[in-house]
Amino acid sequence: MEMVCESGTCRPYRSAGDAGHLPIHKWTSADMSAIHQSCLLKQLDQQRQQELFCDCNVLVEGQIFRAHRNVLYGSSGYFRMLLSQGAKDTLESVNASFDVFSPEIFAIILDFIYSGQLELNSSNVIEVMSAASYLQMNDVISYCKAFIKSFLEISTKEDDESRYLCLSDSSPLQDRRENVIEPSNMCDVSMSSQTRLWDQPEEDQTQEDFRGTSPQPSGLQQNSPPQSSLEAHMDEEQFSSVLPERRRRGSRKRTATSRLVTEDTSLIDLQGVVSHCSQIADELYANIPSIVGVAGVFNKDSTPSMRYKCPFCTHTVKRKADLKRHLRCHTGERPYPCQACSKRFTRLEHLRSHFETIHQARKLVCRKCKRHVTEVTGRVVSEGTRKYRLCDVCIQESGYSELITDGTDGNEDKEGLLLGVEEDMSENRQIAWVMDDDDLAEDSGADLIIQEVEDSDEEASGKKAAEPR
DNA sequence: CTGGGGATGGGGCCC
DNA sequence: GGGGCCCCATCCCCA
Repeated sequence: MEMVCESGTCRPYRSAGDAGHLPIHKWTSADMSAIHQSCLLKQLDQQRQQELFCDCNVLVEGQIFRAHRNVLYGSSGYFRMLLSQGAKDTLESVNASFDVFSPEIFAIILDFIYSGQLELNSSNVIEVMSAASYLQMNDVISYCKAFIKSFLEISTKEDDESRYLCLSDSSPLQDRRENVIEPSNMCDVSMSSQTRLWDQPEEDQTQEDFRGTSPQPSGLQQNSPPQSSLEAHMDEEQFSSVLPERRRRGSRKRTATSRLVTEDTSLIDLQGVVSHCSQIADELYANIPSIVGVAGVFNKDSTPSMRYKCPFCTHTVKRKADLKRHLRCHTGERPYPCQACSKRFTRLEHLRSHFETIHQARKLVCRKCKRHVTEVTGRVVSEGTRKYRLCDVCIQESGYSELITDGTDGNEDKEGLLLGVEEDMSENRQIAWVMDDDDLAEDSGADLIIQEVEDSDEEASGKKAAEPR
């Protein structure tokens, strides 16, 4: 008995139990399941294109899309809710209309629903994700996140470390760059590739980003049977919570990683990638859609309040600039590195606060006894790049005198710190963390060199000086 | 183990 | 729109 897929896309085979014939291929249940589901999906897609048995009309900004309610029901939480309400009447067509995304975006999503392929690029990914968020399609959201993340430098040390280790230990960077999703690439979100992404141990998910999983050829993957979209997707909250948390945990390994970076001769190439990533980030920010109109939010004059909705979460803000700022907590972008310790921050003010607290000992409080000190009664003590104040009493009690950073006996330590000073010295500018106590006392005396980099490399080319207020 | 405090991150909003 | 301030929540270290 010969079994042939009706869609014509699958290889014919013979059943093992067919008398007189030997099986030409050892078929596993996974193969069978994959083939069956693929054929079914193709059949449904063909029916959609021929408008056969379509029982759902979706109106998007005047354009009508015909689809099958069962398919929509199984793919979107929004449609699940919508269709559940009218579930009793199964004979009549269901209509839905949307104004919050464009027909082009919905077409991409509908194509994904019927094919498992998501046509993402850097200019539509935010809108696709917003629409997916609206339609409650977590698998699409997760894929968009991964797509975005693959273009953005995530300044977690674990990520950095693993990436640089990867770069140095095996394949040349160039080879890896070929795996980076190009903006115009069509991305296959067939369930097999999703399975690969999500089935990896958590350690590997962030390290690999999305590079190893895309683009995949469409169609079947024999070793990873497709799942339904609902089975395959990773919970959105789960996904978004993993990365920032890991970023925080990883931040304590910064010093070791900085060494790795400077020793890695492929950094120059990497900066090319990073620069490209930054351009993409800018492009993403530029394409932030004004998907707004949060229900129940009104101005004082009862007019609806227009707010910008984050495509990653449910948060809304009044201003686009605030959304851009908020997006950094999702993208992991940290454009403000501290010169003294390489720790990175999402905001300049956070960097400044960190710098003043950690490296300038601005607080006039004795770290040991917590008493208020003055420039006279307290001295700045330095431990590595970290500075804090101790009152004279605590200094004498604790024997910290050798760590004092003033001109009398802190020279040795200061020389050590000076090793970290970069070429700015030639321009008569000093990085603040080598300034002595007297300079610290004169608030604005120290030039804080704030390095705004395009992305996570520790040796950014462009430098920007800013005066601390 | 727990509570306190410092460091950090994020939101709202003003300039 | 960017910068900055204020406030609050959370994390983490340490006693």
